Amino acid sequence: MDRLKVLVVDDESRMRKLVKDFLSRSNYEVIEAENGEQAVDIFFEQKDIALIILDVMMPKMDGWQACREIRQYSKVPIIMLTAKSDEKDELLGFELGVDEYISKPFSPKILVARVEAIIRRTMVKDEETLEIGGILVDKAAHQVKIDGVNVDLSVKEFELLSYFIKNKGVALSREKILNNVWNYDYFGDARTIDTHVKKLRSKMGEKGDYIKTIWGMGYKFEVE
Amino acid sequence: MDRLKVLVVDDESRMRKLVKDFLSRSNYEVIEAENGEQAVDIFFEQKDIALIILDVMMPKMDGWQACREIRQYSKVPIIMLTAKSDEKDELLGFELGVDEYISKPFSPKILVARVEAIIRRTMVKDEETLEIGGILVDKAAHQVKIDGVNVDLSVKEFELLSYFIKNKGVALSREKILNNVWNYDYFGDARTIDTHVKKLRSKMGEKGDYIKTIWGMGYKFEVE
DNA sequence: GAAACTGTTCACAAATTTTACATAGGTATC
DNA sequence: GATACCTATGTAAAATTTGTGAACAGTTTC
Repeated sequence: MDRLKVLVVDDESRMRKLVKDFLSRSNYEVIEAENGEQAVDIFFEQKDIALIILDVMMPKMDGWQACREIRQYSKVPIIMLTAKSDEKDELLGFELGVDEYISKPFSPKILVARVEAIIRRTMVKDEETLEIGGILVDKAAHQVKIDGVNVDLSVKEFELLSYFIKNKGVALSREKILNNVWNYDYFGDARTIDTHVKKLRSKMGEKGDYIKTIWGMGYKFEVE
Repeated sequence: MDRLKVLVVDDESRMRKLVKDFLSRSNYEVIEAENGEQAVDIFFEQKDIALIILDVMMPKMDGWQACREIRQYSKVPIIMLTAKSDEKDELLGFELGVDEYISKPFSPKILVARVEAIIRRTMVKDEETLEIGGILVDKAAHQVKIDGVNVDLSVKEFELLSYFIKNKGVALSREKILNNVWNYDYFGDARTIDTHVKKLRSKMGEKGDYIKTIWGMGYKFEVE
């Protein structure tokens, strides 16, 4: 896999360099920003930033505001650097959806450890690879394994299965499926889904039963 | 709105008191239990507990087991208090459907902040799952559980039950039911409802009695 | 250019749900 | 307790939805 990108935001270049050194050594790609405004801009330009380390005190736009703006559109993990461990700050942070606090001064090793822990935690949820009930969906490789055996799926089948698994346990109407797996302006017949479901089920063998029909409503993926 | 009820479960009364003090100040009504067994009993008696704070280590029935038993019947948010942040515990918790972890010792303020955050979060979803008297209607999954057991309902049955529960305690005329569960331009016989009620009652077993007939008027859903 | 593969649509059988109806059983009113 | 209504229930028809195989056009592969 490619190196993961971490956005480090601090107005002190010395601090950025310190963090960058340690993270680079752990094989992260570090991108720097020197204030909140720049951070927000970069974040939305890059689109594949895995984690943000955000200083609270900064000119132009402080860490809280930057966090607020990013949280409106993204669930990217955010680590806040606070000058001292202030309970009030921490409480504010919870509301804003901060994942972790580290108070200055900190040990770079601990910073790296926490970054790794968070990345590990979120990677699982990140649906780069989905796994459930012996079904492994590797989005990067565009490949599906069932009980360790490769199963060849077409693009549509792959996307449909991914969508099912991402929404496991949720009843999905055909309309909803069309809007998400097909394009929003798709013009065709909703029954097309049935055909793809049929193929998926047959290719998935006995695990095909995980795709359940909800009569009069749509489909649902559920392991059991 | 009434004050929301929080059930605090811990064998140390000192700990319960601490939590209670802070939550009361934030306008929650706190109910105490000193072990898992008591917690489960109280939870099912009260029926309108908004959140549970559950200690892991307790006599009689530990937090995990209590969580397991409650989860069979309810999706009430659960916060676990763990002695130390143990990753293994946390993974077990995820499977059981724990919403949040707080490791002892903790700051009471942070506890309150997390409680508020979870309440806020679940309030939004709250319209998607209805729960009453051991009947759990999960609109997202389009699924009904009675006493923890799945009950298969057809779409109409599902909608009818949802409508009943949403209007629990209210007498509903057949006309009103038709207008809400069926389309406004429905042309058929109002007696159709009787048939669906019949099926619902039979599928719901003894809880079918919650659907009461109001002679000459219609039906009413009421738990008792 | 033939063969193989994809994504779609269609038609029809199969499955399931919804509705109608007939009859039996209850309930209120006088 | 007789009467008029209203509701419960079983049966079966009607309507709707889904599963499936086949066909078709567009692409890619060899």
